[in-house]
Amino acid sequence: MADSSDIEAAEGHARTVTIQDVARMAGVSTATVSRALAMPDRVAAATREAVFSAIRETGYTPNAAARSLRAKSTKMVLVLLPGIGNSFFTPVLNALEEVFTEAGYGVLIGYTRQSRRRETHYARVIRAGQVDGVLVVTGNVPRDEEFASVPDTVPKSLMFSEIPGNEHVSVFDVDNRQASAAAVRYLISQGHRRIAHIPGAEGGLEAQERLGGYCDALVEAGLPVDEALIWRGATNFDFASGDRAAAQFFKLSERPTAVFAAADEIALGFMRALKNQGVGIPSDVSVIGFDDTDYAIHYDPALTTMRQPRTEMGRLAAADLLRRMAARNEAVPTSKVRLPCELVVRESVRRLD
Amino acid sequence: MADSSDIEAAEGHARTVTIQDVARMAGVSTATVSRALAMPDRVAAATREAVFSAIRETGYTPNAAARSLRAKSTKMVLVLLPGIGNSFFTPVLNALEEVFTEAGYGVLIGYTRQSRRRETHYARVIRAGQVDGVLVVTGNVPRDEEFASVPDTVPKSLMFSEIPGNEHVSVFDVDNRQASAAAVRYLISQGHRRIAHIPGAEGGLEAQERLGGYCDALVEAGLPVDEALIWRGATNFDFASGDRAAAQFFKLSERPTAVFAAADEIALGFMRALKNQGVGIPSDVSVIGFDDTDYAIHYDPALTTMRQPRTEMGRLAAADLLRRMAARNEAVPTSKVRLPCELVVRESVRRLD
DNA sequence: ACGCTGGATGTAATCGATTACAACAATACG
DNA sequence: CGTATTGTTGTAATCGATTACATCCAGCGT
Repeated sequence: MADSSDIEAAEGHARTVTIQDVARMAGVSTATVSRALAMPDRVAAATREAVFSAIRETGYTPNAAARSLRAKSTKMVLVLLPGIGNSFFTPVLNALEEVFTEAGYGVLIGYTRQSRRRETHYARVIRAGQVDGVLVVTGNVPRDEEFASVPDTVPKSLMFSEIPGNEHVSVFDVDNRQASAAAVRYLISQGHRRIAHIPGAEGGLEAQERLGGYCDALVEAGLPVDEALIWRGATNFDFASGDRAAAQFFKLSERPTAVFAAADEIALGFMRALKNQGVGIPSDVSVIGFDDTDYAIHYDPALTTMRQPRTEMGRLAAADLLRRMAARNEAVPTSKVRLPCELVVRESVRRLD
Repeated sequence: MADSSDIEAAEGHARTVTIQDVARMAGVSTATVSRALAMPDRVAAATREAVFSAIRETGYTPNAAARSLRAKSTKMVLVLLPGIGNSFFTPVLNALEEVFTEAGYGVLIGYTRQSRRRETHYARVIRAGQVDGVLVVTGNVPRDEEFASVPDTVPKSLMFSEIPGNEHVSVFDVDNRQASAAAVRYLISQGHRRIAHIPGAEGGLEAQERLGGYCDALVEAGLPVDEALIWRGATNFDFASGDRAAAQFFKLSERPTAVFAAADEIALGFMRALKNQGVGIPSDVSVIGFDDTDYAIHYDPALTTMRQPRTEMGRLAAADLLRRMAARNEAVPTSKVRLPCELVVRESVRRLD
């Protein structure tokens, strides 16, 4: 041990140790070293020991690039995120990293930031064979064109969104429309009749679906859909959008008794703005959110919200991608999984009598 | 265009296109194709056009593994994070991704989760030459042993923490002790004399330093350091730790008028627990946090806190690592940068008269 | 004793790019 | 007109692993 490091030091500039070095030291061919590592039961016990001992002595680690080149597999996945500062994705990334690392895959992250250049960049990363699979975790699906330029041989999955009619990608999402309707139905069940909605960013599919669910529930209960109660203008699922919505709230002569926000952060921003003006929550206005991010439970009042099973979705999506990456050429069918949301009742909704 | 895709389709299973294919189609050698890409001005204009046209036609993208193998550089960096659900690191990761991607580097993330196995795993990733540089973004520095097994030829940086006496890594942090003292001094300046502290997780260096700063400020003002006012037991920089601290608060007969929490999330958890019991903030108890995470400003009351310049630190650390990765062999000196924190006064601290 | 079988190992091709060096043509210059 | 120079391109070695195929040898059956 001590000697070997001395030798290394004495030799001057430390070259990284290759399989050749190990083979030489163990007195075998490189093929044997490779086999000792990959299929230990196919080399004689004595040889195996010699090889392992040489590996230990040199601190050899197989070069990833060489391995990838030959094996045509990098053991890496690309996770694409929108990249806004939003904490919604933290548990998702956590779950993904957990499952992928456990399976020996590395996680390359990419924030698209709704920028065309960045999408092109990551499309190139995929085409360069730098990853074995791709997981798109975003509402803003990369434009078809770019997505199409990457070969279908690379397994792709989508989370929290849907690309209509693409059979080559797995999809893991929730029924946003249904879940939103359920949230609004809950408000109605608590006696609310005048219910407002703060949609998410205009372009997003989720935002549209949640708005749709809001309308569904109203119509179903025989309540009017009033455009004055739909406070558009959100640029994102963020605090600022909730803040802007509050401005619209205060302009109203006839105020709603309850508000359904398309995301927790919007709800929090909205609540904060109302409280600042002395409006009590839920005493004066009830608020319900969507997502159940980590802050929902710690706010004051704790936010009643529709939970998306983010961690579970992450785990499932990762497992599915692993399965499809493992099956090299054979066509493994993609999955379309829609998980249930769950209403989490806390303190921000008051029952009207 | 249309024809080429038809041909591909007709040829059956689409093999990924290599430099050989491009060379053949353009009627040149692979060397010329490579040159046309890497140094366009060293090939004749006509040839260059032929090559580019062939590249466009085939949709060729150079294989990353082959390039890495030959060039001994992967254009990737490993970012190690503790991996607790904490949102503190979101803007840091954002800044890192931004700078690295802009420079053509990919970001591989690794959550150490304080697990020995994972640290070993990522040490192997580095030794396998899978990344050109490493950025450790965590208070819990990987154990020396593992860190030492990776060659010093791979540039390494540390953020938010320090490894005493390691000249081979760059360090980007803040003076936790000084900043904490400043925070407590502010409380004193507002008339507080009985000030409690909620430290972070026992093991962490930051937690120790912040506790040290707290003591410094007290001593300096001639105030006693009372162990009953140091509410240990935090397991992390999280809500739950603040919640547990609240239990200790309520057990006290003589309560403090102000509390310095070692992190915003701890402060938020603490405030929430107090408010639940009808204790007003800041009317009954003042609270000051540390970090200035995104939620500090949106909480009610908005949290007065000591801001760490997370985004700036991320940018600087990334830029430094890029610089050192660019200088292949030459020994570029490492940086030791200590950025200033800034007191952000909001609503959670009351002036005592 | 001979050939056969199968286990263990070595030889060398291969993955796809980069690049040192060689080869060659065209031009410039004496 | 011959030679030096410059510019352009091709040939082939190289990066470090994996793996198909060849080889060798021991043990076995007849």
